[in-house]
Amino acid sequence: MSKIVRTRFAPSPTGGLHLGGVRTALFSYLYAKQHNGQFVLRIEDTDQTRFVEGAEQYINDTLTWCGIEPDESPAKGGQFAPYRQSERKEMYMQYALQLIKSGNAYYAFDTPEDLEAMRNAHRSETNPNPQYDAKVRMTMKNSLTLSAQETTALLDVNTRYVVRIKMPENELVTFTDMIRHEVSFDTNLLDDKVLVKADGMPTYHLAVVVDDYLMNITHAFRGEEWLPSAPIHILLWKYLGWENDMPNWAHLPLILKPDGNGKLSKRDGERLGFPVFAKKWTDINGTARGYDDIGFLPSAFLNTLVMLGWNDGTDQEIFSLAEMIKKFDMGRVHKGGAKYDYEKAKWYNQEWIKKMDAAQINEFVKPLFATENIDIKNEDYFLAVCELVKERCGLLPEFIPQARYFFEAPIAIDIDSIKLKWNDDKKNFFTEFIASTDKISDWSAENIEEYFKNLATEKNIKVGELQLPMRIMLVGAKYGPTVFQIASRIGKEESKSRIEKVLGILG
RNA sequence: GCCGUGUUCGUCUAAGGGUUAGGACACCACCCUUUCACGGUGGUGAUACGGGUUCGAAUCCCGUACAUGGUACCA
Repeated sequence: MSKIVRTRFAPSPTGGLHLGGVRTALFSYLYAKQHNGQFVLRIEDTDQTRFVEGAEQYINDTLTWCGIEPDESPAKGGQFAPYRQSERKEMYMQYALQLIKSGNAYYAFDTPEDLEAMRNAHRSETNPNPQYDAKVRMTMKNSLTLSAQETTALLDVNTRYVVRIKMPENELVTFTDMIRHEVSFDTNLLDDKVLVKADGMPTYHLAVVVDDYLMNITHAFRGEEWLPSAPIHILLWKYLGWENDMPNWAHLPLILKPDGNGKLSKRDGERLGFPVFAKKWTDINGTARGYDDIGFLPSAFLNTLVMLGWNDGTDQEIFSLAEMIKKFDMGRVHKGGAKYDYEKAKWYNQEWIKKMDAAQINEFVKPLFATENIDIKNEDYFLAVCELVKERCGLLPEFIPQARYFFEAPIAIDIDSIKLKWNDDKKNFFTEFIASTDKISDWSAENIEEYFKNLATEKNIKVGELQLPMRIMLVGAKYGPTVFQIASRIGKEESKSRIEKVLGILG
């Protein structure tokens, strides 16, 4: 009896997919999967003037990177194909006609100049944005003011027209939102929105209703910016006679700029120093960085997004995609917008890096090493190194400095850090240390440490005094895991060689 | 302007009439470590304001302020 849950993500291919868009996709995906339903990707390309080459591919790539693949999409196909609205153009007109026939829509022949004139005539201090509504529609050039013959005549000679919804007067449109509960609007305040544009394309308003119906969508989630136009959609569902099939709505809270106010936008990323796009986006205006290329794990990116406006009621903050599917609850999604916090996002990334084992991180880190031309000797060694340094990495590229010295001797040596306290005793210590390493049969961290400490005691030097020089010799700088672990990893000969080299520099 | 939606530490949030208003990020201090992280302990820090309702309000109601979205032949 209950229908199969079908959600859709319906972006416009106008550029990179922004944080908010991905979150909408994520919530739609989670809801569908939680109910063993289907998640559909539909491309809303009804505005041909805003079409951007490559944007659709980018959307696919983003969902793939995030691991939230649609069950049906333009690329994948499906039983409700096509999934690109431009390819569904012919399907919309019949519904527009149906609306005209039932008296809920009409032809309008007004030119842009006519509209401008109307707005100028009505514009005032208290009405800065005059609408095409019940108050003025009878003064305009449309099938309501023209006779049937006149209308037909205009249509016959291919006069440019649009189809507008005839907004009823004195009605209260009420609907239930999964997040906001009951919401209502007074139709007297709504205008006669265009349903079909002069180029024959439907506007979002018509297309979203027709497609959600035709594609059996049961739950429609979108950003809060759509809330004010929801009554138009509700009315359309009713006028088209599909009221019983109307999806459940949820208008998601907005993701806001971390500083000032307002919706997060592309510009903000550049200004505030963090990406707003999931993946790197390049167009004629240049390249905008994405979470993928600054070194985020998809799991961390998703985790960041899901916590923006939702929580499971406990203190848990780290959720895998599988856990999100299990625990997500639209009823617990916040009503208010959330300011985006990049610092917190980085924290999620670090948590995920720590959580994942080396074998899992491997696939993300390895390409980075390839780009740096760092020769990964062998897989096991590489994995062991990743495991050793991962807790020091908040962003994937940090693996490069944190792990590089395990593969090649450091070029830059921070001599200044040890120079001041350098003396003959230390020099003798290290000289003897490298000369006697044969006494350490098994070159393990424990054995090296034991021998190193014994030798220090023998020489009457504090072990601590020697660890920093040792670190500088092996790493070149003041960071990394325990020196003995590093020495053990890079091997006896390499350790000796690095110590020797710095001894030479110190003289 | 009008309409919609919102408002708990700087930020993300918990608390659905009774809690010393909890957690996390960030920040500060200390501990661990003679590196850098991780980890641990502690600290600073919030119910926008004003009225109600109630024995009792962050929580319910009204008003104000502020924020945010919409007000296109864009989505």
